[in-house]
Amino acid sequence: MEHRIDRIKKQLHAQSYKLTPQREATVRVLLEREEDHLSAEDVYLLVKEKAPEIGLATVYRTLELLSELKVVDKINFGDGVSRYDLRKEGAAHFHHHLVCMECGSVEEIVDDLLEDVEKIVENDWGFQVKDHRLTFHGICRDCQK
Amino acid sequence: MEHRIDRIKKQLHAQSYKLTPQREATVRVLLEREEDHLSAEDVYLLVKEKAPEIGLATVYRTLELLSELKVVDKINFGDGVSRYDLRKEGAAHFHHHLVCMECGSVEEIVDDLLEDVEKIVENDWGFQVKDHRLTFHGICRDCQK
DNA sequence: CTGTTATCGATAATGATTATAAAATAATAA
DNA sequence: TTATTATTTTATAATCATTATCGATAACAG
Ligand SMILES: [Mn+2]
Ligand SMILES: [Mn+2]
Ligand SMILES: [Zn+2]
Ligand SMILES: [Zn+2]
Repeated sequence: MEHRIDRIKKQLHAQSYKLTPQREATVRVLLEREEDHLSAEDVYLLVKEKAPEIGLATVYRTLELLSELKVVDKINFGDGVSRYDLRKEGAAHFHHHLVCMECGSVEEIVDDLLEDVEKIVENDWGFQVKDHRLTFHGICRDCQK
Repeated sequence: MEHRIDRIKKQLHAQSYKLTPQREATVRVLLEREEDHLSAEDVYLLVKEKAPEIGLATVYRTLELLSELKVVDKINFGDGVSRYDLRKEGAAHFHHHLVCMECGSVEEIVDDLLEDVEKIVENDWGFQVKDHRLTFHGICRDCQK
């Protein structure tokens, strides 16, 4: 945990941003809830428990900043809100999601799986792939009974 | 064109909805601009040229209805608005997108490409895939110079 | 025709996100 | 240290996409 916070601190400093107490509290929440997919409001409420004086706008600004630094990815599952997802430690590409249409659960796939597909896209479409977003919609193991 | 409108009309009737003049005008706009990825506002302005009396709420309601019927897919490229994308004639799965980070252009890939990946997801994760959303972010052919 | 239901258009309400302005904090210079 | 400047924060207002409401109108059934 402290290790990852240190790395994020360095990433901020590299762009001459500071790791303020508010920013650190926000990052800690994201690390503690790494498996989840929190909205800005979710993050705000959780950060408030550690740092009750924080404002919602600061959380939005911090999440935006972390997005720019590629510390988090901003994603959208089609409900009205953006969600913020920590990049896996050292991952080159964004991970994938399995969204259950029955119970709404979201599972993560860290394996790349798209290497072959990306080669096809680069060769046949001449498109230079930098990143991807892949979500499967279907029925999770539990909901299949 | 008329053929596809007929098919959509039948899909509506199958759920006992009617193809009102407003709905037809909206569908015509979507068919005429099939390559594009129009927002509700975009659709509204275009429909207004054919049927100036239409209201914005009706366009939203119609797009929502067409989403339910799987005639269009509602997608989100991360700018603040939802966009509506006609399903390809007879396509089982949603098509993919190549978004250029340089010029913002959006290219479509109709080929499935994910058959192998979906097999892996079904076998290794026990997740029954019903549909997918795949977007590549990168540099398009033109912007590579 | 007459009552019922579906749909529409105008507009108000909602809710997420962003912009603004004043205060607080941190960095820097004298 | 003290003054000055730049950055960040908080509270709050503004924005903007989308949804809800409601009275009017059209389609429909009996
Ligand atoms: Mn995730
Ligand atoms: Mn498309
Ligand atoms: Zn499930
Ligand atoms: Zn381009």
